[in-house]
This record gives sequence, structure tokens and C-alpha cells, in this order.
Amino acid sequence: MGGTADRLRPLWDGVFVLPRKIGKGADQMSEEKKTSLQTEDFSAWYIDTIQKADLMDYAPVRGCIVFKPDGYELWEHIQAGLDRRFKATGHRNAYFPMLIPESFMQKEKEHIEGFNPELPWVTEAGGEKLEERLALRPTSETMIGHMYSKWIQSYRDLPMLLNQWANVFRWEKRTLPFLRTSEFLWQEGHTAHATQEEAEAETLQMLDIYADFAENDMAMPVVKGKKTPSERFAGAVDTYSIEGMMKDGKALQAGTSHYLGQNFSKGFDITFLDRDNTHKHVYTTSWGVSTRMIGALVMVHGDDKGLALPPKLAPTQVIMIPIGPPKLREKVMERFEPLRESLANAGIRVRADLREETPGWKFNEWEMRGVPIRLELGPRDVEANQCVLVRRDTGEKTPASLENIVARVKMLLDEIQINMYKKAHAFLQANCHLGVESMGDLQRHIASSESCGALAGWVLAGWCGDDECEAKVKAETKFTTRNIPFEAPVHKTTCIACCKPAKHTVWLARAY
RNA sequence: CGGGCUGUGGCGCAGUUUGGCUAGCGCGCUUGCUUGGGGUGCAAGAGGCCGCAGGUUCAAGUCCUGUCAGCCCGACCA
Repeated sequence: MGGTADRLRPLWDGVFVLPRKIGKGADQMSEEKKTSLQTEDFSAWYIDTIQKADLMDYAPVRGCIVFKPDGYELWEHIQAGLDRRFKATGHRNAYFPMLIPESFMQKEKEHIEGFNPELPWVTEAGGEKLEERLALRPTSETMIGHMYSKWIQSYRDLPMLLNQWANVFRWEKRTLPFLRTSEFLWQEGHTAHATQEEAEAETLQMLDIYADFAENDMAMPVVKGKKTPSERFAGAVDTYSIEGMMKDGKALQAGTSHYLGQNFSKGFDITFLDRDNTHKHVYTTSWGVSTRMIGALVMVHGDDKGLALPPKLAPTQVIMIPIGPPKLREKVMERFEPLRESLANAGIRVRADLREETPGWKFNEWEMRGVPIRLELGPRDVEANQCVLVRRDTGEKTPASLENIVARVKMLLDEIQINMYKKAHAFLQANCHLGVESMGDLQRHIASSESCGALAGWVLAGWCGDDECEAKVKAETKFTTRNIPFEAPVHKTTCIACCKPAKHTVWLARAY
């Protein structure tokens, strides 16, 4: 048996032989299911699921995690989808240092105030104390601002459109894998423009790109909108976000795009000589999404069986499982391997599970890992020149002829991608509440949904624009303003907190 | 960073109240047979300085102090 595994291991790119079982035993599984049902204890379910699906492990440093291969590959597919869109809109990648001099951080007042509490510092190197301590970057506005001031001389140098893929550090009080960790991976775009209009257009363009990626690649519907001043990025003039709804009804800010105005160009003296021969400060933007997206995928699509991954991002799109006793195995494998090759050659991320486990075991395990399609091939199938396809999103099981199997699988992957979006969209709509007018309404809504086991979800509300009203809602209900949506389904006319005329219609929700 | 709970083979736990001799159980793991279209069955094995550091004691998984980590709840964030 060990011989079989050794022989197959070199075919790493195709035949996938796991060294160990990931799942739990049947008895323990039923025990554990009791404590990790999504509907009963969402956060326990989340932790269980990401670990059983082998996405991550805890690292020996506070709040830090290891991205295991499946978790990291998800990130790689996220990167690919975003990077393609960035390049298509004229951006290029660069890389800036992780260590930022303290004096840089000080140059934008709000910025340092916002980030100071969560900065790790390097104070010593080579056994000697540093003259100036260095922060592990929480974001790179300051470093990039410094470089831009050197690089930008003329209007001909603009716009400057750069992005970097990097790790950043934020020493958070409470950490949660993927959603909030001390170190995380992200992408940060930084652009500089000659005019306010152009910079604002860039800010909104990147928000659109994030929304497009979230909806088309992640199958996660999002609401685009502007953040209220209290939720704004430290140092920004305007912050925009896309917000997704997790299966517990809470909101997750999945991406942000900031219009920074001239705040950083003044702090870092980023000027250009314009056509009229006068020096002007540039207008800058920054925008980012992080490995938080992995957490979003889990919490938007996952269920009590585990992960469910949209085909476009799934590390494994099709898992092939041979069926049948050893005497018949050879006959099955004669068809099995060519089938795998033809799928792989068609660009489908396919893997074969040839371990000596029973089929039922494998079914459960790959469902837990979120693989969109399972392909079974057994002796009966070989007789009938067919295989069995099983969808992760619906559980539907159908026989499929081997004649046109590649086209069939491709079609099914597309169908699953679309269906997952539709399901998530229906869930979002079902948990958006438009009829809340007052604090009393909101509190009744929360109480009644809690008492009947429903989700409080999101609530559309009027807001007068006063910070105090926003703070009051938060203090009394833990609901925070997610954003002021560009397209509100209904326009609210009175402020939920003070009943004065509303300036804005906002989405309120509990948030991660 | 405050309040509560938990740290015992890879995972989940019992044992701690009333210190005592070789620290148990289930799963997983190894080997062999068996089974194979929804978590097969049987048998024999391997595996633990009881989170870490001090202290009390003839004796500490068990008592005391400290510390670290994780979870839940509150104030800050992608």
C-alpha cells in the first residue's frame, strides 16, 4: 500500500495523494457537529470549518496564522483575479520596504493617530539600539508618499498608478483567523493625480473593480457606498467600501477605496509643475483588499457540511473518486486516468483521490473542503460509458456520458458559479430590512429576530449626519453604519436616532 | 486592554473538589485481514517530562503564585 502511494507521489501536478486523513472519525464527527452547526454557534462553526478544510493553522506568535496550501492557493486565485483587473486599468506593481521610519508616520496627523495604537516597532538591530525606531508598516501611504515626492516632478509624470502586494501588521486586540490577524496579506494601490476630479474618478473606479471581482469571481453580492466620517480611513477625505453579508447576517467590509485629497501630498510635499508653470500638490488615492476575502468566502458560502467554494477561486474544481473493490479497480483505472488527463488538459483544476479510504469517507471530506464538483467513476459507470457528477452547491447527483464530459464539466462549473451568486444574493435580500424608522423599531426588530431565531441582518435607516446619532445607535444596538449606499432601495426621510430630517440613507448592521 | 471560561499523546475529553504508587477513554496513527456507489468491520501495536516557570510537600496532573496561549463577552480595526 505504501508502495502505491510512493509510485503516485511524483505525479504531484495531477494525481493527488494526501498523506493523512483530514476529517474526524464518525463517532466524533457526530459529537462535533453538535457544537459546530453554523446556525447554532456561528463563530465556533467558522473556526472549525477553516481548520477542518485545512486552510490555516495557528502560528506560535500572537494573532498570527499560517496560510496552509489550500488557504494560500485561494489567495493566489484572488490575487490573479484582482491583478488582471488592475493591469487592465493601467496599474503596475512595485514593492516598497516593510520598515517605516517613525518620522514618516508623524507627517500626517490623523494617520498617526489612527494607527499608533496598533504599530509594532523595531527598536534594535545588530545588537544596537536604532537612532530612529522603525514601524512594521500598517499600510504604506507614508513610505509611498515619500517616494512619490522624489519621483513626481511634472504633470507629465502623472498619473502615477502603482500597486503593491505585501504583508502588513496591525497589532489588534482581538484576532480572528483571516478576518483580523496581527499580520495579514493584502494589496494596496496608491495613485497620484493632477486633479481632484481625476483622483475621485480613480477612487470610484477601483471600488467598481472590487465589486466586480466580489460578485463575478467570489459570487458574493456587495453593497457599494461611502463610509461615514467616523468610519473613515485615518487620513482620508472620503472612504468608500464594498460590504458583504455573512451567513450570520453580519456585515463584512470586503474592500475599501480612499480619496486622500491633498492630505498626504502636503505632508510629504508631493508636487508637480503644471502646464501653467506653477507648482501644485497632487491628489492621491489608495485602495486595498486583504486575505480577509478568504474569511468572506467561508462565511458567505459555507454550510454545515463545511466550505463551499466558487469554481473560479477553488484550488480544486473537480475531485475524482474511483469506486469499486480492488478486483475491479484496474478496469476502472483504465478509464479513470485518461479522463483525468483530458479534464486537466482542458484547464480544469482536477485532482484524483486515490487513497485507501472508503468512498463515503472521501465524499464527506471533499465536501468539507468545498470542492465544487465531485466526479465518481465506478465499475457500473465504466460499463455504461458514464460517470456520476455531484454538485457541492445543491448536492444534486447526475450521471453524465463520458463522450462530451469536458464540455459538460465546464458548463457545470459555470452553472455552479452563477447559482452560488444567486443564492448569496437571495440571502442578502432576504435579510435586508427596509421598514425600520425609529430606534424603537430597530430595538423591536432586533429583539423579535433574536427571540424567533432569525437573523437581525441589515437595516436601512435615515441619518441626519450627526456623529452623535451614529454613536447612539451603536451604543444602544451594536449596529454600526456600514456605508451610505450609492443605490439605496428606499430613501429615508427622517433620522433613525433624532427624527430630524435625514441627510443620508445608510445601511446599519453588526459588523466584523 | 478589562470581565468570564479552558489548557492532560495528533484531535476531543475523563481524572483535579478530598495530593499517594504503573495517568485512562474515544477518534486518529502503524501492521495485517476485511469492506468499497454516503464517514466499513475485526485483530494486534506505537504514542503523554499533564501549557510554561517558580513555590508548598516525604510525595503535585491534583494545592499556591506568576506567566503564556486559546475561546466567549465588552472598548479599537481590513
